[in-house]
Amino acid sequence: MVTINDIAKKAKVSKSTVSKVINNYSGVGDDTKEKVLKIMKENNYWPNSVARSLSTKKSYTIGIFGPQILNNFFFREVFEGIEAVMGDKGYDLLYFTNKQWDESWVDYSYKEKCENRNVDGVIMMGYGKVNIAQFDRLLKSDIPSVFIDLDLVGSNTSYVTSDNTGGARKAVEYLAELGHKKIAMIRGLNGFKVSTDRFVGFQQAIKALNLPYNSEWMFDGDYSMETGYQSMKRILNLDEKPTAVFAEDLIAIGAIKAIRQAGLNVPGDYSIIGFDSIEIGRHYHLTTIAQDQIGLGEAASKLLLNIINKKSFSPIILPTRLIIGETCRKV
Amino acid sequence: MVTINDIAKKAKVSKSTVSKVINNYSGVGDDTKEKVLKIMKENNYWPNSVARSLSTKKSYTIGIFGPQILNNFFFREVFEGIEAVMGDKGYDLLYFTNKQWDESWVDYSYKEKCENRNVDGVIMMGYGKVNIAQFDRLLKSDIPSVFIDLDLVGSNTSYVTSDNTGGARKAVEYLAELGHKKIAMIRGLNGFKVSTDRFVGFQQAIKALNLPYNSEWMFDGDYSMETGYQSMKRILNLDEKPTAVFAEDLIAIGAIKAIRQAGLNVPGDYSIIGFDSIEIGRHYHLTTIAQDQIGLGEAASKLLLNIINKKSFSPIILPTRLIIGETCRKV
DNA sequence: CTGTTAGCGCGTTCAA
DNA sequence: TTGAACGCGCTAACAG
Repeated sequence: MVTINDIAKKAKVSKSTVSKVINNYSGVGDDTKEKVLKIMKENNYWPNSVARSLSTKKSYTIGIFGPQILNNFFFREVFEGIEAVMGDKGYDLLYFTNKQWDESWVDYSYKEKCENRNVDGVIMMGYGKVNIAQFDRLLKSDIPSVFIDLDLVGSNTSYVTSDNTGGARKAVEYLAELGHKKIAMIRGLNGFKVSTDRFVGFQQAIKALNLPYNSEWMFDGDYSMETGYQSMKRILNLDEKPTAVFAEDLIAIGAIKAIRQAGLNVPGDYSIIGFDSIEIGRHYHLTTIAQDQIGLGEAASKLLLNIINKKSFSPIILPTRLIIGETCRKV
Repeated sequence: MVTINDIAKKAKVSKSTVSKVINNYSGVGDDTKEKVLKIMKENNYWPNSVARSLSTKKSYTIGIFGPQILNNFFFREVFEGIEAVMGDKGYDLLYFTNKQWDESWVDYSYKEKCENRNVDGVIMMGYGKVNIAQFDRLLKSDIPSVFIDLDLVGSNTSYVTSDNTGGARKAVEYLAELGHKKIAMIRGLNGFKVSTDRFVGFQQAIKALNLPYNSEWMFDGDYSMETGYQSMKRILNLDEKPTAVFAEDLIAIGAIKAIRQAGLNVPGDYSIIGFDSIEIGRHYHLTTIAQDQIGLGEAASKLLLNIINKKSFSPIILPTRLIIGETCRKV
């Protein structure tokens, strides 16, 4: 590896002069500057980020934490947005693997992991309310952090999320427009802000539109097709059945499977509306409330950059929009 | 941030003693060791990886390069396998964003990026033959590297891939068993090893089984539904039509769409067999040749660790297997 | 068994 | 305009 010393030697200047050239500081003669640049180029020299980070405390690295980032369709797209914005600004992404947390002698935590790697900031995704206590030290530290879909704020912390409440209202309103009155909802994990918000929006709309609310039509589970499948099977056995179901995309697809397996069809017998707009949903022509996943990643990145650069910042709520597919019908 | 000096001061020992404790070296008295450990724990101390990396040249970081890693269903699962193995061994993953490559003064390349970040090794995925020239300096360097689906080898380089040739043969053999004789193939990108290998396997099987080969039944494009859709539309217009189509999953799905749009059905009118077994394919009950994506990631990781640890290593070819869905029928 | 010293590659005073 | 000296946090000889 060619270092700043090699360059200094070859250019017959001191390394601090080379450093000034690297950082484009003033106070270097034009001719020496040119000479140094030439040598750097000839030797394919690039200053070592690690050493640089050690002395400047700035690494041009953004940490990413998340227990389910990669095996999740949703976050895959969020990641795409992060990569675009951060890459553009010259940052690389450090994905923290979920290795053993409790090392021998220390209560090792997010904060320490970030300090350990000198990341300039961190994006947290895939966490729910149950995890909040774990973030205590991180939030109290001066490490810039942005949460996705978890409303945590602090002097160096903010969050981005979609307008889940409004989106859920939109779903119910659309079903109501089509003439549906009896609407079921299958929720994802309870401890997650997105689920709660959507449930709130659902109830708001039910009340505002004077639709019947029946606790038998409310289900929860996790964010999986299985949850949708099992819940729908129970719906199919109810005495008083709903005519429409609102659920997150993956869950909605599970519900569709249960309906078809029972010899019924969508939207003939049941109207189904999703939430998320993950790619798989499009293969089912799912009517859904779309979030802007890539936009979430981009917004989180820009927000984090603002925190890092000491600019003003506040939480960002992205709008949702209705995508009409083929799984809802007029009744 | 609490440093080794803070600990040394509080424990009233020198920092080299602390260092020895950290690294669990021998030559430290039991009582001092215990005292130091206690202080470390009390202060939530964890040695800074960046500083450590600077002096040891070992960062416990694996670099990941790939132009299309995240916006690709296939590599998402490979990444999962990498995360599992590397996380288990205490490595974090540095995802290099694709920012501007040609900086002002240097022909900045993979090798320099790796040196720059002191990564212990690098996994390259999503590259084709067209990119090989770019890897020249990386291959000549002493940076351990493993390629996925690109057969590059060297003193510190190896690769993993699936048995694409054998898998393609398997696909043709299965179709032949079902009585198909006229088999079309729609290939993904030409410059990629996987496509070439599968084409070779396809031709081998055609020849071995004495099936007709018709250049009108051969198509190529990119790895997209659109390619499958357009190619299939052309197939539907041929005078002499095949009865079965072999194509990578996403392409196969596009072909299915074209068939259905023409008012025909699968497998009634055409049998379709895929390759990859991406999650979306399962929603179409696609018969396909499955690769083990997570296994690819795991194998790449283990291989890379072997190179890093100076153990013996050689390329790994993972087997494929036939998954029978509902898109092929006897004729 | 413990501490002193030097050095990893770079940025940053502060003199010259 | 330039360079010597020091420090970032840590490891690695080497003495004591």
